[in-house]
Amino acid sequence: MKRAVTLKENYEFRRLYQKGASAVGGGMVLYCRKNRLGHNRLGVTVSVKLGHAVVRNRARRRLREVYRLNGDKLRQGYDIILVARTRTATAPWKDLNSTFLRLCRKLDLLEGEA
RNA sequence: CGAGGAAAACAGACAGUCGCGUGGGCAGGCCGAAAGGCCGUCCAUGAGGAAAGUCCGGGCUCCACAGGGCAAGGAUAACGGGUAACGCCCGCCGAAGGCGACUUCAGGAAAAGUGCAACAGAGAUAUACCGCCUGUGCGGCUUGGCCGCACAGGUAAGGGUGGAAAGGUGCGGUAAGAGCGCACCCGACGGCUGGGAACUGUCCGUCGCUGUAAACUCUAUCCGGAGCAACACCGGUAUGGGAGCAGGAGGCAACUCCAAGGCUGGCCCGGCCGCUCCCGGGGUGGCUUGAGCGUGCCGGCAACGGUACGCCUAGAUAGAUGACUGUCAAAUACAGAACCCGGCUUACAGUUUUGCUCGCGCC
Repeated sequence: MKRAVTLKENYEFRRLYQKGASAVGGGMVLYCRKNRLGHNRLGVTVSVKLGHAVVRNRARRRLREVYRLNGDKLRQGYDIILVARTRTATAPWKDLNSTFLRLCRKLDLLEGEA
């Protein structure tokens, strides 16, 4: 993955919330849906309910990082949305990483696994 | 050494591996006719003391306006200075607190007018309830006087109420009393002294006035409105978002279930396109060199000013600083620029420095 291709428009987010598959795990929620673009797109949602700007920034950066480090393991051609929860900013990094992989496996997003 | 109070600085550092924004470089790669774009790589740089709250003061932009005045509304309130300006800062005065260093302050006017002051209390700019005193009348008695009652008058010393009773204490004075007189004290005003001024005082004179303006009000000074989503340009381009476009079945109905414009397609996803209504966008500039920062010297008690030299220090646009490992005793606080400055307010773990006050000990 070179530069991260991101979802920006509000309608794209709403389409995923309504029609995409989802999985919930400690510290995050993952939505995904095929997009037929041949590559993946990432959207990150951090609600103001999580806290002030510093907390929100930290949650968003950690979710982007976990996607960046594991992006090459994923099947291509999906839109993915990560939604932050309160624990996203405070949970240990290893827990966050394993949670992301577990959610991807649940939604059959990992490359090379059936 | 202990306790206290003031001012200032910092806001994890270093190393390594991945990763991001911005700017610049490259006989580099790909695309393109070109302008250029994308990628790679290297270098530089990349959040705060409050970036926060959006409470004041400005710059900048547009709108209104000939100039000026009046009214309304709002803000401020000792004095002197600083500043682009301020409701900010410094100095100083006054008041309150502290042994002290020092801290705190909604600090103009109640001789313009209106209002309010509950309850208590006899009376709240004004009063005679009790008491005290004088006189007259009547009565009594232990009869040169005393006591009781009634009436007329004097009295704010005493009692009681209250936040406050109209200066306080003492002496004189008086029928009893009263600033009525005197001494000291307190307060207000005027003079004089000192000070640049607010103000001040072992001085002089006059006076003794209820509180409340965070009640209306009056006085003095200041204030046109909206904000970078401002505004300017690119061009009349590119073309976005939302809802509807289909009905059928069950049921009296509310409602429930299935299905839901056209094309591609076996189906899902995805893509493209048409009609009606509604809502509106895109790109670039503004955007960081500025009442700038650092150091030295000069002036000033200080805020600050002057001068010389040096420095360039984020400009994103769904929004860049993150992850992991190691070392340091620990670093886990409050918290993220969004046009830019000067302040105020609020939040805050921990560390360091400077000078100061009080107490104890030693020389």
